[in-house]
Order: sequence, then C-alpha cells, then structure tokens
Amino acid sequence: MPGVRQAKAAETEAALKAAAKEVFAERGYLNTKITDITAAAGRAAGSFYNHFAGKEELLQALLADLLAETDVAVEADSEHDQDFTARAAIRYHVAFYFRFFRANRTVMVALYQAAMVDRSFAATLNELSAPDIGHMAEHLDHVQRTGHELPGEPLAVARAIGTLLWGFAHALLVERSLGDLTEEAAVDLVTDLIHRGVAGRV
Amino acid sequence: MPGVRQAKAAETEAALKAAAKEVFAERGYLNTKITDITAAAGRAAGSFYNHFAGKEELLQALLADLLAETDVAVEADSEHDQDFTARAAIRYHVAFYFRFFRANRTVMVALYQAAMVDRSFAATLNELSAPDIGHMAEHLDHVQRTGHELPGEPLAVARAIGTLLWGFAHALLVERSLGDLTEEAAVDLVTDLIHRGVAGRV
DNA sequence: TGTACATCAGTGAACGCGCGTTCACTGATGTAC
DNA sequence: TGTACATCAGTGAACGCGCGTTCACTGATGTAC
Repeated sequence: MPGVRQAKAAETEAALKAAAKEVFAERGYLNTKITDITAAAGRAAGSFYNHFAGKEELLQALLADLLAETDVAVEADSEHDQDFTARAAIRYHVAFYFRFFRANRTVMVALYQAAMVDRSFAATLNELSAPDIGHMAEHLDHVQRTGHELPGEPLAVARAIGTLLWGFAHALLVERSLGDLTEEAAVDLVTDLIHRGVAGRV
Repeated sequence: MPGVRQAKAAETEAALKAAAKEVFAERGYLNTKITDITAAAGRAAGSFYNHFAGKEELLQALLADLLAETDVAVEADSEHDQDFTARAAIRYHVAFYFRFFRANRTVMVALYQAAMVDRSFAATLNELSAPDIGHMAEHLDHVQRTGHELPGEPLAVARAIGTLLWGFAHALLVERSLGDLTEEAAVDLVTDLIHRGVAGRV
C-alpha cells in the first residue's frame, strides 16, 4: 500500500486545521496557543511543525481552503440581477454575503483578529474584499448612469455598503449584539437601508 | 512644600498614560509591552506597578479619563434637533460621532482590540455604545410615530446605524481604507445613507 | 517473498526566549521632637 | 530652625512563568537487492 505515509500526514494536517477552527471559534485566534490546537487534534505538540511554520501559516492555509471552496460558489452566483435599483437584486447580494459570512465566520474573524496584530493580514483582508467592493461599485455606477442620485461616488458608496455588511454580519453572527433579530430580519433591514440609500426612495 | 510626593507621582502617572496613548496609536494595544510604555514615558519598568496593576487597568484608567471629559461635551450636545426626518438633524449626529471618534480613536481602538482578547472589555464597549443607541432609537421611534415606515424596529435600526457609524469612522480614521475620501465627504455620505434609509426618500 | 537498510511522521520532554512582575536599594520628601 | 528617623516614589537587575520551538527517539512505511 504505497502512499500510506502521505495519507496519514494529510490526515494529521486536516485534523490540525479542523481543530484550529474549533478552538478559534471557541476562544478566538489571538487567545489560541499552538498546544491548544495540537491537544484538540489529539496530536503531540511537535507534530504541528511538520505541517505549519506557525499559527499564521495555518491561518493562511485555512484561508486558501476557504478561497478554493468559494470560487465555485461565486461562479454560481455570477448570474444575477444587475439592477441595483431593484430591491430584489440588492437583497440577493445581502443574503449571499450573510450566507458566506455565516459559513466562514471562524476564519473571517480569525483573519480579522490576526489583522489587529499583523499588518500583512490587514492587507490580506483588504485584498479579499476588494473584488466585492469593485463589483458593487460597477452596479452602482450603472445606477448612477440611469439617472439616480447616489449619496456619493460609486466606489465610496460601495465601500460604505461593504462596511455596513461586515459590521452587521459581525454584530449578528459574532458579537450577537443585535438582540433577538433573526438573520432574515437582518437581511431585510440591511437590504432596505441600502436600497433606499442607493435608489433614493422606498 | 507639602504634597511634592503626590504631585510627582501624579506626574509620573500622567506621563505613563500619555506614553501609553502614543505607543498604542503607533503599534496597537495588543502589540504594546509594559516596557514599551515605561520606556516611552522615560521611567523604569518597575515604576509602572506603582500606578497600575497591569495594561488592562491602565486602559480602564484611560477610558475613565475619556468619559470624564466627554460628559461635558455630551451635555453641550443635548440641545439639538430631535427630528430625524430632517437631514440636518442626522448630519449633526453623524458629525458629532465622527468628531468624538477622531478625538478618542486611540482609546476606542485600544478598547476594541482589548475586547478581542478579553470578554470584560467587550462588555465595556457594549455598555459604552448602549446610551447612544438608545438615544437614536428614541429619535427613530418618533420618526415612526409621525407616519414614516422604518426599515425595521427602531432599536434594530438604531443598532444598524451604530454599526455603520463605527465601521465607517474606523475605516476612515484607522484603517484609512476609503481612498482619498475627506471626513466632510464621509459625513455627508453616511448622513445621506441614514437619512434616506430612515425617511425613505431624498 | 524475504531481509536489511533508509526514510519519515509522530512523540513529548527539554530548552530557551520574551516579557510581566518582583524586590532590595536609593535618594528625596515628610514627620516628630 | 535643626536633627533623627520614617515613608515613599522611583530604579533596574533579577526572577520565573508561559509558551513557542527543537530534537533525540520510536515505530511504521518505503526501497533495494
């Protein structure tokens, strides 16, 4: 049975990643020690370094996994209503964002925490959101060209929307500081805010 | 000259606080070592513990100072237009928030970073924003009672606005991820978003 | 198919760095008489 | 006003804990012949 070694090693690496996600979710990236991860994965401390140079590299691996999975989902999402004056089009985007955030919150929040301490992760986070922002800016540009008065430059408005989306998803799904608001209600609220803000009326 | 000791001690404490702010602003709360603070203040490491039990307590002292100063400013702010359907009323609030954030960003961001690592600071931050949110919720309640259709419950909308304000001020004044957008333009953009979102039209 | 050797993932005790925290000491300020 | 002693803020070297990281060792897998 050739490749048994490789398979075992891959298994250990996967176990470390899975354990890292668990323990990040539980106590946060910044509060997590290497030995917390290896313990949760049921491996010896030294084993970690067969796979990752440190906690940062592990996080980057988690991000790489996330991006690999997400490419597919974004592909499927590319066929959507372009007209940002239509509430349904905005809602679709907002719901997509919330779904993405919920599915990947552990890694997203870990990245965010890492960014507090390490400039390179801050840059990574910016790069991550850039395509989304650009995408929204295009939609907004179209809105503007069809005669609507935006509250600012398309790019600036897109950034504002990005901020609102992140902040709201974070408040709802991480801080849980939005009372008993359901995700549905949150999506509707954010959708309305954006829709009104963009299209200029109810 | 009685009280010279007290005065010297108070001076050292003030120097430590001032140095802490500097060094927090420079490299962030989480990346700051006790000895970074004492070095910046030109004191010996051991001196720190004559004044604070640790970095957390120092941060709480900075917060206490901030709150003491701010009480006055908020007092002066209490005479404002209550009608949140008026753009000017919203703009006043937004501008006030941005001014506050800019004046106190170092401590606010330090608190935010501390909250990533320490639940009790997360609670502190929530308590800090609670009055503001409540205040806005009242305004929104009034808007609702005068026949406007809000995008959600007043409290939920107030929280959304709080999220938007924090996120935008943070992006503009800390991350500097909003391009060359000026603070004026940012205030106008956020004002428009809120105004349209709340009042339902331009 | 079997034997001998090489390679490698995993182990966990040990090492050592960084940094928070302590503490014996100093010199100045305060108090008692 | 002066002297003797007490108190206290500040000092910085030393201590020690926590944790990341290493490394000699083990046992299993792979390779050569």
